[in-house]
This record gives sequence, C-alpha cells and structure tokens, in this order.
Amino acid sequence: MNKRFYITTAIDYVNGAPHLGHAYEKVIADVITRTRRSLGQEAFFLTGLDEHGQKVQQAAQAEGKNPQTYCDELAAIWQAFAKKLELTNDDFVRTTSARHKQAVQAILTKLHAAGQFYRAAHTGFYSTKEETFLTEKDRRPDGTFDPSYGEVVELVEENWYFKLGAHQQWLIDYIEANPGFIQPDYRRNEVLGFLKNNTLEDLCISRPAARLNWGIPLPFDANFVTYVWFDALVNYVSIPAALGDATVCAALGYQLSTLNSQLSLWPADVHVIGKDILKFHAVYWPIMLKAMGLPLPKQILVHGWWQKDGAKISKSTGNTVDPIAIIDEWGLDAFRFYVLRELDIGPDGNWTDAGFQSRYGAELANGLGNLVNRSLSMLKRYRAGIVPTKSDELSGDANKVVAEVRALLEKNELQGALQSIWTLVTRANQYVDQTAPFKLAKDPAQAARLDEVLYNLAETCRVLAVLLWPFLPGTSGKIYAQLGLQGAPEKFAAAGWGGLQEGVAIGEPAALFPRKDQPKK
RNA sequence: CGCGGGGUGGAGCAGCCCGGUAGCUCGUCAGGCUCAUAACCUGAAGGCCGUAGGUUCAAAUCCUACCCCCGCAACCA
Repeated sequence: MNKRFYITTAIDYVNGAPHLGHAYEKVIADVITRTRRSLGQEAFFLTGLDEHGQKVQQAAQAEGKNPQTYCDELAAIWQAFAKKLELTNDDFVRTTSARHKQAVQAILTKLHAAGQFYRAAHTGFYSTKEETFLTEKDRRPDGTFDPSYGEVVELVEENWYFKLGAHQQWLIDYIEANPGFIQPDYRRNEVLGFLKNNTLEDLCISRPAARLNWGIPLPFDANFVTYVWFDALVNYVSIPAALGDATVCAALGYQLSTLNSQLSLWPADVHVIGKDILKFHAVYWPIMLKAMGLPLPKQILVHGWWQKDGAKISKSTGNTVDPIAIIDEWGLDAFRFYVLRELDIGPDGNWTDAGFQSRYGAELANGLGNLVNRSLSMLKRYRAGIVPTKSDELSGDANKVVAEVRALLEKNELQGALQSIWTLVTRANQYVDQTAPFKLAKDPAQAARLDEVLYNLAETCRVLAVLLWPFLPGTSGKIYAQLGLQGAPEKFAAAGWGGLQEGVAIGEPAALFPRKDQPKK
C-alpha cells in the first residue's frame, strides 16, 4: 500500500456561516490536492467540522435544539459549501462522529496510561452568567470586567492537565533541524522565538462535565469532557485510523483486521491553517503526536488573513465578503482565481470589490478568455474548425512556462504559478499581433503560414487548460470542450507540446468570462 | 525594551533570504491593429524604494537607530 499525499485544512467551528477566510483556506488545499493528482501522485484531502464545546452548546440552547441536531443542520450547510467550492476532498470529518470519538478516547486512554496527565486545581475568575472563565484579556482598561458578564466570582476548579515541560527542548531542536516544517519562514521564527523565550505551561485538556457536557467524556474520569482543542486536533489522525492507516492504528491499538479499508496516510504531508491557530498546530499538536508515538506532519503551511477594504473583516460592523454571493454572481473559477492570484500564501491580504472586478476584467476576460476566444474563432472561421498540421513555433515559450509552473507548484507557490501561466497568455496575445493571422487569411499564398499560426494558438490554449486545471477546473474543462477534446485535462503530463492532433474538429467558441461592463462615470 | 508583518511611480502589489539596468496589474497619454468579450499589441510620462546614519567599488536589497501603519499577545475559534 503506497502512502498517499495527505493534506488537511483546519476543521471549522460550527458556530456560524462560512465566510471568506474559510473559503480561502479550502481553496488553497484543494488546489494543492489537485496539483498533486495532476502530477501523478495519489492524494487524500481531508476537511471537516469541529462540533464540540461550549459555544456550540450555548448556540444550540439558544435555538432550543439539542446540540447534535444543531450540528447536523449546520453540517449540511458546510458540506454544501464544500460542494459550492468544488472541493475534491476525499472525506469530511465531524468531531461528533463515532469514528472520531473512538480515536480521541483511545488517545486519551493511552496517554493517561503513560502518565502524561495529572489532575489539579485551578483558580480563576468565573462568570456565572456566561458560564465561562474570564481571562486578563477580558478585563476592561480599569481592571474590572464588563457588566455583561454579570457576577464574576473567583472559583477553584479541578481539571486534567497534559505535561508539556519535557517536550519543549526536542520540539525546538526539531523545528530548527527541519526548516520546511513550518512555512513560511517568518512563522517558523515566530514559533521558535516563543519556544525559546517562554516556559510551556501544561495544557488543560478537560472541562468539568457539570458545566459543559457537549464534549467527549474522558475515558478515565467521567466527571470531565475533553477540551475542544485536544478533541479537534485529533481529527487529523482519527480519520486515517478509521480508514485503516497502519501507522495510526498501531499507535492507537486498533485491530486492523476489523477494518474494511486500509489507506496509508500518516504522517500528513501538509496541514493548511490560518495564522491564528499556529501555536496549536506547531506546539501542542507535535507534542501530542510525540507523546502518542506518531511521526510529525511534514509541513504546517500557514496562510494569512483577509481584510476587506483595508479593515478587519467583522460581522458586527458588516464589513464582510460573502463567498457564496460572489460565486453566484461571478462564477466559482473567478473566485478561486482572485483569492489565489491576489494573495501569496502567508501575508495578509485585502479584498476589494474593485480589485476583484479589475482582475476579472483584465486577466480572466481580456487576457485568458479573449485569447481562447479569438484563437478558436479564427480557427473556426478560416479553417472550418479543423485543426491543421502540427507546428512548434511557440513550443519553446510554452515548454519554458510549463517547466516553471511545475517547479512552482511543487513548492506550493500558487500565486507564482498563476503569474507564470499568465506570461504565456501574454506571449500568445503578442503572437497574434505579430503574425496577424487575420491578414494571412486574406492572402491564399499564405495558407501554409496561416495553418502554422492557427495550430500554435490552439495548442497554446490547450496547454493553458492543462496548467490551469488545479486552479480553474471549470474553465479548464470548458477550454478542452471548445477544442473538441473529451474530458478535462487532469494530468499535468498532457502539457507537453503537440498534444492537439491534426484533423480534430473543434467545438463552439464561447466567452469563458463574459465581461460585466460597469457603467463608466 | 512582549511577538510578528508591513511602509517601493496616482491605486494595489512583486523584488529584499543569494547586494550590481526598479518589475507586474490597474489608471493616464500617444500610436498600431481589427481575429476577438469596446477586447489585443507597441511606446511614453510618472518613483530621492518610510527617515537618518553605517558597511561596500556598488544597497530597495546587508547592519544600526528612529518614525508610521497592521495583526497577535497564547485553556478564549
């Protein structure tokens, strides 16, 4: 059983509707997944939902539903969202599922038996009204707590803790020895700085069932449920365990023979996450894995956050971007293109409607769309849509870009790959201008030359379709259809020059990205 | 002295790690073309690369100090 390329996203907390940030992360993971598959690797893409915890319990109560019903309803929305984005995820994890809970409990049992946990009392400020502990961050500038918290009392609470002290040094060593483990580099430096300058406090892994029952019971102490983060991180291995991954099953003590499938997934190749949850993934998660005897993931890929019009995206101020509305109006591929082209993985970005429309108009409609349309229209008009004899005038340009894009994709440099692809779009548009096929068409003596030009243009369109497949699967398929080719260009290997065969009848040219002209003021 | 990111022609960005003609998209102006989605191609104007020092034959790029924006600040999704 060959190990598959295993990629995950963070699992989203089900206390609201999906927004731009969620969509962005999922699209990144999907493009990387499609890229791996295109390059011939078997890949497994996992995304899903984090459904336990106090906020879910409270939200369910507020709606008068039991928590599971509440989660089921939201899960349907989130799964529909994944479809909307045309994610090619292979599974969808929900932390309230039996297969996930089983893994969490197996891990807790194992670590408890190994003496990694201890029970202790913690003193803190507790809001009885909100049923939650408050932290220093919740204090107002004058040191008091906001009246909305109601009565705040100092409370002593027992909980279970995970000993982290022994893990600090090896983790530092590991991160230093493996530069690719946390990417981009500045995130890695951030984690190293934190680990070197602080002493890790033990992680509280429980909540008293008396005040929070929407969680996975600790198998060794029925008075507590599992803290949501400990629960959530486990999703990355609970699904491999359920699917018969030998490495994880061995660590968790599962009987492989009882499982009906056996995939080899762990260790994960990439965890795609946002910068807000870096420490959970770069500190706590590796320690949990080490403690349970599992190898660490190969890479934690940290993306930035979107702003809208230069300000923080916030539901309370209404400064939001609704990805579903954008997709409905502009198409999925336009959305996928914008978020990947506008922002490199790492920095924060800024969504502006003007920027979105500008890229749509300039790069998708006028650039790519127009190139394909003019190329195929001429082929249709001058040669009745029949592909002429092969010619390789643009093969050098195409091959150069193909090689460049492959190298960038292998490094997960998605923005760079798109930039590189567009140099070929530009090159082809220049080629039309330089060769002027519309003039050649008026001179019968130039028929052979016109054939060459038309072939080079059509073939370049085909190569572009292959390169674009991971990013713009719908558009890529449409280009293939307009070229009269079957299926979609799912394999990168098809980017080799000369794939288009003489004599093929192309389909009907149609605008890939219709312009949406705004009234000019 | 909490941590991190950023300050590059009118706008938005890349380049900085591995010093050596300042690049891209949009916008503006002029020209070309007419196959195409009023699209495409060419050229031009426009920048003391946040400020002040330093290293160097040479700095947007390395070092130091300072100013200004923005995130995070860690049992909180």
